[in-house]
Amino acid sequence: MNSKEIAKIAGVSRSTVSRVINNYPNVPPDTREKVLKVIKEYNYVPHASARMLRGKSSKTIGLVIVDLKRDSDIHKIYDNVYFGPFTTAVIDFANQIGYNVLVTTVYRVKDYKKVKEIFYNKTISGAIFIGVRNNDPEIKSLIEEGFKIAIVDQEIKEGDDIFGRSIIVNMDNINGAYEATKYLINLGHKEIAHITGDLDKLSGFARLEGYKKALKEADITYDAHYIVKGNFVEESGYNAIYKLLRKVRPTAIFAANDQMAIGAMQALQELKYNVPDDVSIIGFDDITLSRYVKPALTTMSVSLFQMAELCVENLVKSIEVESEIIAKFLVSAKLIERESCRKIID
Amino acid sequence: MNSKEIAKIAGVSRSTVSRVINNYPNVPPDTREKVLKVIKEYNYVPHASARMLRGKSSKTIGLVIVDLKRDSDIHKIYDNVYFGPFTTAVIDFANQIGYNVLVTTVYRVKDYKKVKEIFYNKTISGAIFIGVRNNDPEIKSLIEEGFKIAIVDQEIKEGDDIFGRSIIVNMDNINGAYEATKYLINLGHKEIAHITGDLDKLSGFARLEGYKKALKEADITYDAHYIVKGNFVEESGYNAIYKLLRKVRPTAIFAANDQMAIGAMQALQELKYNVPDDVSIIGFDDITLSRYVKPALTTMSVSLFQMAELCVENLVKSIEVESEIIAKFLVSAKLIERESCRKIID
DNA sequence: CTGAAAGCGCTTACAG
DNA sequence: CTGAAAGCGCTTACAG
Repeated sequence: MNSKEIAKIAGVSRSTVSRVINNYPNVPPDTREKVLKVIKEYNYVPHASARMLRGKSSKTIGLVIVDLKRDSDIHKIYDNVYFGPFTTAVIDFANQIGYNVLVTTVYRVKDYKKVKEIFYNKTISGAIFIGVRNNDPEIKSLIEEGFKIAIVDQEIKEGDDIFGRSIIVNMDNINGAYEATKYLINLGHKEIAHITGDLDKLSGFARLEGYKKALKEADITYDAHYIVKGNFVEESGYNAIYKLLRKVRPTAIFAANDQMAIGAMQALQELKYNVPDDVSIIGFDDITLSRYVKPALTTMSVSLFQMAELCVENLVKSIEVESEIIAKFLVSAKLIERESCRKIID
Repeated sequence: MNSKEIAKIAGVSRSTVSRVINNYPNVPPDTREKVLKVIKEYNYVPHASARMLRGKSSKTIGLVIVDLKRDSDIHKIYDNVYFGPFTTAVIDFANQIGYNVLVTTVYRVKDYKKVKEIFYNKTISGAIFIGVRNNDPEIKSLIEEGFKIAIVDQEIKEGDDIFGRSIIVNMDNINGAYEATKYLINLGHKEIAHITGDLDKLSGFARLEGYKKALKEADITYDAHYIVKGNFVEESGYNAIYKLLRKVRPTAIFAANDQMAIGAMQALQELKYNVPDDVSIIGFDDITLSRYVKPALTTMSVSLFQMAELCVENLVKSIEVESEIIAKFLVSAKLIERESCRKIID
C-alpha cells in the first residue's frame, strides 16, 4: 500500500494525498475527509524512508551510552543502576513528543564509529550522550560537524569553545558535594575522607571540588591522605576502604556516588566497623538500591527524570528550529537523610 | 557528500561506487581500492533511507517494553529492575551483529499504535516484545500481518495457532517454580504460601502451576487460603503479607518474583516476624537487589542475558533468511541459596 | 484548489 | 568489467 494506490482509491492525485498527510491548508474539508477515510481503512502509513529522502526529519534521536572503563568485563553496563532509569526516562519523553529513540552503547573508543555512522547516514537527527569523559574529542568532532547533541555531565565553558555550541545538562555537582560534606561537618565530623569518581569526568572532579570547598569554609585543612581515587563503580568503593584505612582513620566518608558508598559499606562491615556508629558515610545520586541497604544510605538525590526531560526537550527543539540552541542546565541535588550518618560527640 | 560526488572524484560511475559498497565480486581490486580510498577520505556513508527505499533492510529492530498495569503512575517503569538489564543486553547483542535498536514503551493499549506505525512505515524490520500478557490480541494481529516478532514470556502452544509462527523465549517457569517450592519442602516446610504474579501473564500462571506440582508430589494438600494474588511489583508483595496473615500462618513463602519477595520481607519485618527464623521466603529472577537486602534473598536465577541473546539472534536470523523461523526456547532457572530460608525442625 | 513532473540518493537489471 | 537508466515512495515547486 502506497500513496499512489491510496490516491487511486480516493479518486485524487498523489499530490493531494500528500497534502492531506502533511496538513496543507489548501485542501477542502470534504476532499480531506475522503482521503483520510481511505488512509484509515487501509492502515496506510507513509514510508518513513521515502519521506526522509525528501528532506523530512527522521523523528529519531540517538541515546549514546558511553562506558569506556571496561577492560575485560563487557557486561558491566548490564546492571548499571544509573543508565537504566535514564534510558527509560529519555524514551518516555521522546515518545511523548513523537520521537523514536535509537539506543547505542560505546564500550571502546572505536565504537564511536557506530555512532558516527548513524549520524552520517541520517538515521538520527540528533543524540544525547551519557557517561562521557569531560572534553571527549570524539564528541567534539561530532559537534564541530554541526550535529545536534545534548551531553550529560560535561563542563560548561565560557567563550567560543566547541562544547559551548551543544546542549549540556549537569547535576549541580559542586553544590551537591559541598552540601554533603557540610552535612558531615555539621554533624561534628572533622576527619572526613572522600572517595572520588573518575577524575576525567565532570561529576568526578566537580564533586571533589565541592568537598574541598566545604572543608575550606569550615577551616579544616585539606589532607590528601583522606582522598582515595575510585571510578564510580561499587568495587572501587570497596577497594577504597582498604587503601584508606592503611593511612588514616576517618570518622566520616563522602563517596562520590552511591555505588561506591555501598561498596565501601561492605568493606567496612567486613572489617567490623559499624556504620554509622564507627564511621558515617554519605553518597551521591540516590539510586534505588540506597533505600534497601542496611543501614539505608544517606545521600544527595538528583532527579534523573528531570535531566532526561531537559535533554530531550532541548535537543528536539534544536532539531526542529534549525537555529542553533545553546542551553546549559544545572539540576540541583537534595539531601536525603537516612541511617548511614550520625552525630559525633567527643 | 553522496555517491555521485564520490563517483566523480574517484573517476567512476555511481554504479561502480555502489558495487564497491555492496561488495559485488565483479569489481577489479584496484578499482575497488581507488573507490574505497575516496570513501574513507570523505567519510562517506550511504544515506540509509535511500538504501532502504531500494529495498535494503533497515538493520533496525524494535524493542517494545510493555507495562500495562499502571493506572495513574506513569513512571513505574522508570526503576524497573527487569527491563533495564534486558534492554542493555538486547542493545549489546544487536549492535554486535550490526543492528540498531529502537526502544519503545507501551503503557496503554493505545500506545500499540506507535508500534504499528514503526512497523508500517518500515522503520524497523522486526521487534522483540517484553512484558506482554499471554495471548495479547495486539501482538497477535501484528504476527498475522507477517511481521517478524520475538516474544518473551508467551505460552507455547501446539498446532497452527498464530503465536506458533513467532519466536518465543521463556524462562522455564514451571520447573523453576517447582524447584523453588520443592526446596522449601525439603527444608521441612509444609505450610507454604505463594504470592502470585499477574495471572494473565505466562510467568504468573506457570509459576503457580509449578508450585502446585511440587505440593502435589509431596502429598501436601493444595489450599487456596495460602495463595495471594500479586502483580509482580514490590508493593503487591508487601500487601500480600497483610492479606495472607489474616487467614493463615505459613512457615514459608514462595513469591513469584524477587520484587514481591522483597516487598513481603518488608511487611514481615514491620510485623516483627523474623526472616528466616519465623518465616522462610524464596523469590524468582535473581535481580541485583536480592544480593543486597538483609537477609539476602534466596531465589531462582535466570539469565536475562541469555534470553536477550536468543531473542536477538533468532529475530535477526528470521529477518535475514526471509523464510519463516519458528523457534521456541526455554531458559532454565537455577537455585541461588542465600539467607532467607531455613530448615525447619519440629 | 489540484495534477503532472522533478528529484531526494541510492541499487540493480540491462546492455555493451 | 562498467556505465546509463529506471525506479523505490514520497514531497513540493510549478502551472493552471
